[in-house]
Amino acid sequence: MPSVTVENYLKHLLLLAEETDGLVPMGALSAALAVVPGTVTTMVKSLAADGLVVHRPRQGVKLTAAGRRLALGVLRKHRLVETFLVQVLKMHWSAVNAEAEQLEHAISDTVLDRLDALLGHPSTDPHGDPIPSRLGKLHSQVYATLATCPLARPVRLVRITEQSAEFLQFAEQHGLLPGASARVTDRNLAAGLVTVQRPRGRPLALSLAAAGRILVEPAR
Amino acid sequence: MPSVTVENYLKHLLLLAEETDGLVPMGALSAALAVVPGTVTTMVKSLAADGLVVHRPRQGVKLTAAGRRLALGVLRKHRLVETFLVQVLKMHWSAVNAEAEQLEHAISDTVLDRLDALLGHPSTDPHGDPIPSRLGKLHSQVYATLATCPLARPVRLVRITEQSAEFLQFAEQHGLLPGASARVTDRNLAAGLVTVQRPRGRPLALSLAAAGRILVEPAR
DNA sequence: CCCGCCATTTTGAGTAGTCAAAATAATTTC
DNA sequence: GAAATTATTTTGACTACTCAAAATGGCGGG
Ligand SMILES: [Mn+2]
Ligand SMILES: [Mn+2]
Ligand SMILES: [Mn+2]
Ligand SMILES: [Mn+2]
Repeated sequence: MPSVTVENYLKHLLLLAEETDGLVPMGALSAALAVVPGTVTTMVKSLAADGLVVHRPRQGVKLTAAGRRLALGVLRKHRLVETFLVQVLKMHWSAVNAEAEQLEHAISDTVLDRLDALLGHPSTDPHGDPIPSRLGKLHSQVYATLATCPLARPVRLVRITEQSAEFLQFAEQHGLLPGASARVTDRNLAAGLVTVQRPRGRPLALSLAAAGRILVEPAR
Repeated sequence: MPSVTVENYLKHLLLLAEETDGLVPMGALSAALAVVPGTVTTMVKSLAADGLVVHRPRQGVKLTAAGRRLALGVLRKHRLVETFLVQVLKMHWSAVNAEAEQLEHAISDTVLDRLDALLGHPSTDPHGDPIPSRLGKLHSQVYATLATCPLARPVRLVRITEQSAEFLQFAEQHGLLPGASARVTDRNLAAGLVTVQRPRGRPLALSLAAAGRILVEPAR
């Protein structure tokens, strides 16, 4: 059975692959795992020896089919646990990522199935992140973000791709939750600033970086 | 924060202390943890250096106050998780020990408190094992067992102190659950056999060892 | 074409936990 | 009161991970 360390390497690799498509640079993985680059090189070589990743020296890493399968399993656990923590235990959505980071390695497949059933087989977690199916299918659509969507048009928030508790608390404070509707009234590339209008709310200023973490679809 | 290994050493030490009172022999710990005796000696010395246990060479180990505090925390997690798995996820009581063995190390105190509240602050787990309080109080009464209780008198089962899935399945099969009532009709020390009568059931033969794992109190 | 910068890899070393097998104590047994 | 048996400890070695710091390689600018 893969160790906690291996599971974390694979899961982060899967997450990074979503935004990096192609090879994930060693530095990115090193940053995501909060480990020095030399450690990543060593570990990646050993993962490659186990057939879980492909390593192109000086270029990057990517998951093999086997590695991806494992990673999807861990991600499924992570997101179902988050959903459970919010829906059943009524925890705040800004706290559950940290908890799930541990629990994802301790939950058996049997427990996971029960949890899944209890929650009614949800397709997304509290942040709008898609939950991989039991068979390892990941429904990850490409969405616009508050940084890229058309101006003035009403949009519905579908997903917040940013785990930090501070950001999530800030977002909730201003009603920026999955399902909420909004409208980008102004976007100033030079200043790196986006202005968002919420129904019955003051205009809200966001950095371009922050806006890029909020995925949206056209409303209605 | 203590590692998973340390938590397991301490928890098992606490459990063994209940039956061994005084010093727990190294061999007992070694058997409980499924680790070679030399490993236990090494680890115990390092636990002793951290002030979590007292080691009397060639005699045994026992928890210090600090070690006991930690162990009680782990045990509380274990038993609350078991209760959750049975009551909320409807798992079988014979399967939950193994699951809790992992989860006890991954659950934070915040999640534990929520779980505790959700379950209505239970005082015992599905096996009748007492759940340590948040402050580390363990309500562990001394009970008679089917191997020691008076003959012919009706008793109520309060606790099954045996984790093995096979035993628990067998017990349930014959209605030997916490809360059930029964009567010991015969006890043959020579043959090491106990005969138990359940209301509306055939007489059931148990080994003395098995009977000793079933704790009872006088009915009514 | 060469220089320097930056990412990556190597090297050397350390921690935590484990086992196998030999050495040592403590208890029984005779 | 030895000798034999059994429990415990020591020793030496190994795996999995990690870091610090030095070496290396690939570019991009000149
Ligand atoms: Mn994790
Ligand atoms: Mn999430
Ligand atoms: Mn455990
Ligand atoms: Mn129990």
